[in-house]
This record gives sequence, structure tokens and C-alpha cells, in this order.
Amino acid sequence: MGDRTDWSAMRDRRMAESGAAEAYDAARLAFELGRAVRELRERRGWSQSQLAQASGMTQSAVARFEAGGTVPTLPVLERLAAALDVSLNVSFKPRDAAA
Amino acid sequence: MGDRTDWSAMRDRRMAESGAAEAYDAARLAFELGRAVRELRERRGWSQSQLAQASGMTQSAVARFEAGGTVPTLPVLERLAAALDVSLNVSFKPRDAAA
DNA sequence: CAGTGGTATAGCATTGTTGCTATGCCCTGG
DNA sequence: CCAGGGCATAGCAACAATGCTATACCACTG
Repeated sequence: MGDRTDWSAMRDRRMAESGAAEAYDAARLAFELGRAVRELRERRGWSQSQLAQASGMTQSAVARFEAGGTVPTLPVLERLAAALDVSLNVSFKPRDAAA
Repeated sequence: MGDRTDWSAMRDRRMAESGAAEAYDAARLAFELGRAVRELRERRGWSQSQLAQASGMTQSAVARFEAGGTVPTLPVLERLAAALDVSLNVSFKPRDAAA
């Protein structure tokens, strides 16, 4: 994967400023959520523009999100989930037990 | 529930401006996450100040979060989860199937 | 080769969350 | 009665995500 963008630098800066681990996890979570949305979108055969319209965003915002360019906010995740007809799950899980 | 705060008005404004449903869901999610954190914190017998220190926040930020005063960001949720020794789970779930 | 659709980036204004400090209320213990 | 701990709010500065417009690149097609 080439470093065609400037975002990696932005993330690195964030990591250096705070405690690294937490910011790093957030960036990784952003990346994985982006990939998940991209998969769901492509599975439906939608273009970024279509998803954007369905979720009240613009194509550029969708592209930025799918690339993991920023850590998404919960309102945005909810709108994407609604548009893709899936449910968003945000919860805390004990580390030592299931569920 | 008493309306001792000003936050309900803020949420109402957000709901009125956008599409209502999405913003409403985000506010409810914020509220439930706040309650979850409060439970985990009290279960550990921690004060807001202790949790704040453990998660790199201030007591006021913890109070605001537990009250559902703002929709938390993922970095904050990660830090709280780490401090409370639980794992944060953010994912999309199909509406028609399990897992 | 021009035209079109899909995607990636850039730049900027707006908006909202967080960080921080200070303060007020309630309750309990001395 | 007064002091202190715990929690709720306020106000403001700083920062980061979103909204939006415009543009560039690529693949495909007429």
C-alpha cells in the first residue's frame, strides 16, 4: 500500500502527542470500520455517491471514511448503518467472559 | 428525570436541525454508554476522579460523559475501556442474521 | 479521442467534543 | 458548625471531524 496520502502523517502526529496506544487503537478501529463499510457497500453494488446520498453525506466524506482518514463519530456511524440496513453495535465487553 | 441541565436543549436543537432519528439515536447511545461506564466504575468502587485519572481525563469530563451530555468519540471510549479493563466493541451487525 | 462514472484528495468553513479551571450542591464526619 | 469528598455545571480555548466544492486520476465506452 503506497503512502499516497497525508493521513498517515496526521495519525502519527496524534500518536506522538497523546499516549500512542490509545490513539493507535482508535486509528486502527477507524481503518477497520472503513473497510467494513466498504465491504457492505460493495456487496450492495452501491457507489460511494449512492451511499453518500442514502446516509446524508457527500461522496468525499464517504471516501475519507472508507480510507480510514479520520476517526468517525458515532452519529456518522449510525447514519451509515441505517443507510446500509445494518445495526450499529457499540458496547463494552468484559475481558474475561463471553458476551 | 429532572431537567436540571441544559443538555436536553442542546440535543433537541440537534434533532431539529438534522433528521431527528439519527441524532436521537446518537443521543440515546451516548446515554446508554454513559450508564454502562457509570456501572462499571461504581462496581469497581471508583470515584469519577479516579476513573478520570486512570483514563487521562478530568473529573468534569467523566461527569459530562456519564450524564450523556455529549456524544463521546471513539478515542475517549477506548481510553475509558482500557481504564476499566474491558474491551470496546464497535461493529456492524446484519439485521436479519445473528453474529 | 472525447465523454462519463467511480474514486481519491485538497482546502476551507462550520460544528461539536474534549481539556481545563472554577464553582455550587449534597452528604457525612469531626 | 465547619471541613472535605464526590458529583454536576459553566465557560472558554484548542482541537478534530464533518460538510461542501472543486479537481485529478483511472477505466471504460461510444
